[in-house]
Amino acid sequence: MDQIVKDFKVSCTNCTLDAICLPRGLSQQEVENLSIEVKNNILVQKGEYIYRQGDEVNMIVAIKSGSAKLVSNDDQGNEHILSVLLPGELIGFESLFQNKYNCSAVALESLSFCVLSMDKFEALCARVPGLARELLKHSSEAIYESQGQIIASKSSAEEKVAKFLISLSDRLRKRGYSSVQFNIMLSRQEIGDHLGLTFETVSRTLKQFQKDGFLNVQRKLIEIKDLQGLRSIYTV
Amino acid sequence: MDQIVKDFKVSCTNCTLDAICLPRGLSQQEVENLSIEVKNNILVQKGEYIYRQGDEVNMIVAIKSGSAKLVSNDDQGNEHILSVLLPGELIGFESLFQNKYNCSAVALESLSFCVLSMDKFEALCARVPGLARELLKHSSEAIYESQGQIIASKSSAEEKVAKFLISLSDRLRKRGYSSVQFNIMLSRQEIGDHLGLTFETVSRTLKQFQKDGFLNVQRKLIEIKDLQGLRSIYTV
DNA sequence: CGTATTATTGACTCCATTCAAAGATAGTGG
DNA sequence: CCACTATCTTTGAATGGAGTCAATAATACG
Repeated sequence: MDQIVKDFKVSCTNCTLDAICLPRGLSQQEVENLSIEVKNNILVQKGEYIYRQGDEVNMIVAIKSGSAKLVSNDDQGNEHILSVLLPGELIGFESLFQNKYNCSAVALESLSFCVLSMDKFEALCARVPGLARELLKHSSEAIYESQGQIIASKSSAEEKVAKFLISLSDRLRKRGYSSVQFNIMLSRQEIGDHLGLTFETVSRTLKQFQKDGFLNVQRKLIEIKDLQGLRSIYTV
Repeated sequence: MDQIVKDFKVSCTNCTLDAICLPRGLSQQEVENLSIEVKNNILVQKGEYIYRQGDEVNMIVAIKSGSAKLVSNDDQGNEHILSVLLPGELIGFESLFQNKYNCSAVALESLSFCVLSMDKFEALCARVPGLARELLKHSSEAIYESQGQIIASKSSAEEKVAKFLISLSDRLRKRGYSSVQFNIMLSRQEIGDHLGLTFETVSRTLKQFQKDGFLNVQRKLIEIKDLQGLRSIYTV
């Protein structure tokens, strides 16, 4: 039994996130070649860093399980949460144009991740012709997400919180989790740091949504009772 | 004489933007191979589109001269100006992960641009090994810029306007233009659409900066009189 | 020159922040 | 197991900064 577990190597070729993560869009042969270079299933605990702002850029990371936050700390002591990361999402290429990471990736709970080392990148591109194209697509998707956040930053507190919850709900559904009941792994303060609101405003807005019958909120546990209603907050 | 002008083909190999644009980081041989596939110096007038939101994604564009805006129009009729584009800047990869452009690129003045067609991309990557790497870096830089905007969106009107002016000033300097006197090719409304402010607030803030002795403002003409002072608005 | 667009300026309003205090929860050690 | 503490969350009241509405001024353009 132990032997069987031991022999079962976690790898990109048998990963259930293949439709979301880096293998997406690659041929089976390409995934196999990629898989050889990817280091899988590295474990960290809540609060631990995957990489730190200022570290040398040496890898692209894929979240395998659990969730993380991508944060930038400014010199005034504010924490800006640039994104909340779910399984299958890639990070690291926000920093590829320079040699130091410009933000930190921090586990929000027990988490495992996979690593593609950058020093093998150029060589690997030769063996996996689609790799560069797919990485560009992932990078492009990250730009698109950022642009969505810029646009969202111009809306009201209610719209921000509603969009945040629905975006989370959608992304959880895509990964096979419940889209109507989930734990937000962020504190009110962190939600505020993500949306550009104070934690008091986040608390009040969630309370209001509960009063309106859109949600049940019990601290970190969110139950979406009226997805349509919630969506209507930011739709015309 | 006409013959000489005619023979002088605009190309990446003799472009003065080689330290900023796509050739950056490529070997001379690579630039030559790239240059064959790049269509140079396409002209458009103020207000004309380089590409439109919804168009099929078929090219990556480099601004050659003049300036442009990257805009996303939402269903409520608001125009979100995602970025102001200067010579040497690349656009198009914000949309690479899908087949339709998710925003429009519009000339703010008479403008010329160069095009790398996407259908030649994969083949070109073989002949220009560094191309994928450099495109990823440019894409990464776009993510970084977006993240900067997300962080800036949480600051006050004064900080937003000051950051915007200094960022513009810095980027103009890098391209050999004056960093202390320049024309903003955007109306007050457009500056507001970019920064998430109303045009009245933009007007008032510029006025205030003039009172404080940081700027001289004559409609679109900006003269920065105290760069340090202006910078101190958002520095501790 | 006249008209349309863009920019300025003022007065008022409102939403989110700030300040403050109390309540709930998780974690620790006796 | 309970008490104790630190942390997180809720809630209230007051403040302030940017938005809104409105009127005027300046500029561009045909």
